[in-house]
Amino acid sequence: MKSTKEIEELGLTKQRKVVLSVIMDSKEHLTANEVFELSKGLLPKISFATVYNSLRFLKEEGLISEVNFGSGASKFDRMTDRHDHAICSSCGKLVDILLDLPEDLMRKAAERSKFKPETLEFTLRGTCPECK
Amino acid sequence: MKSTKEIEELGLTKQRKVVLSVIMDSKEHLTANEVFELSKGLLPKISFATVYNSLRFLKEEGLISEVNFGSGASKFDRMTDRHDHAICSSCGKLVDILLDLPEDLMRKAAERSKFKPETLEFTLRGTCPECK
DNA sequence: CCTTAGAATTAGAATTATTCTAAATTCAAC
DNA sequence: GTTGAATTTAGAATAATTCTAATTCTAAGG
Repeated sequence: MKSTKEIEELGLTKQRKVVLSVIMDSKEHLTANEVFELSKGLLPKISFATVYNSLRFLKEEGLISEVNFGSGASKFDRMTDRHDHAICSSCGKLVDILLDLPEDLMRKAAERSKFKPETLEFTLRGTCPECK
Repeated sequence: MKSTKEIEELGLTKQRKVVLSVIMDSKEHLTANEVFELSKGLLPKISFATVYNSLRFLKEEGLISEVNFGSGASKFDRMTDRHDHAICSSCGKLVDILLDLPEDLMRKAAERSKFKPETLEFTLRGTCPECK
């Protein structure tokens, strides 16, 4: 996670600040389209392409993250520390959870894939309380 | 995983059998479009919509799985036992790996999300050998 | 066998998601 | 202030996915 100081040093444009604040202020994971709609509330002249550009930029800078679990549009999420997801196989609801990363699991994953590891995340598939 | 007998009992149509065989025979994860192109080789008159319908059907029956890691089209994979993925944050390459599911992790995930758990999968993000 | 109803397939249109383009604007550095 | 690079804009283009309506297949009942 970047510090406030580091974020300031990026010299974000007005548009990128708006996109970032929309995501930071949201409790939900937002689709690009939802980010666009909410951003327009703050900056009516912002264009769709700028939202996409901003999302890509912010993602590359590590300020937000993109998740997609098959079916439908990507969703964007404020970047917090490492965290995991649960997704409802019935209604598609997506929630954040935090699990401890067991000792060694990342090392094993790196070993088996031959990848240089960055992060390891868990995805639980199941049925959410409303769908149960 | 379904047994051969269970699969036969589904009475798959010719088209669905072709789609399934394309995925089963592929070493790679395929996009819907790739499945369509390969299926046409076996059944030239098959339509795009049928491929999508078949993919949805086969997924619901648990014969194949869909993965998507943000950016681009979903990919379809033969359903094996529970397994995990590593994805290259540089080139997007996706590989299957198998990690042991630590004792308790699924129970904890269910506890924290309040979901009725079905599966828990890991995703390693890192840099693949070619990009290193 | 026939008929028939439901499911599946087809071709293509429609919709949704994402990226690209070219012109205008902004912004920082000289 | 001028210049050049980066960004934004509006809208077009492309890609991904779903829908529609007409046709075909299939399995069950007579």
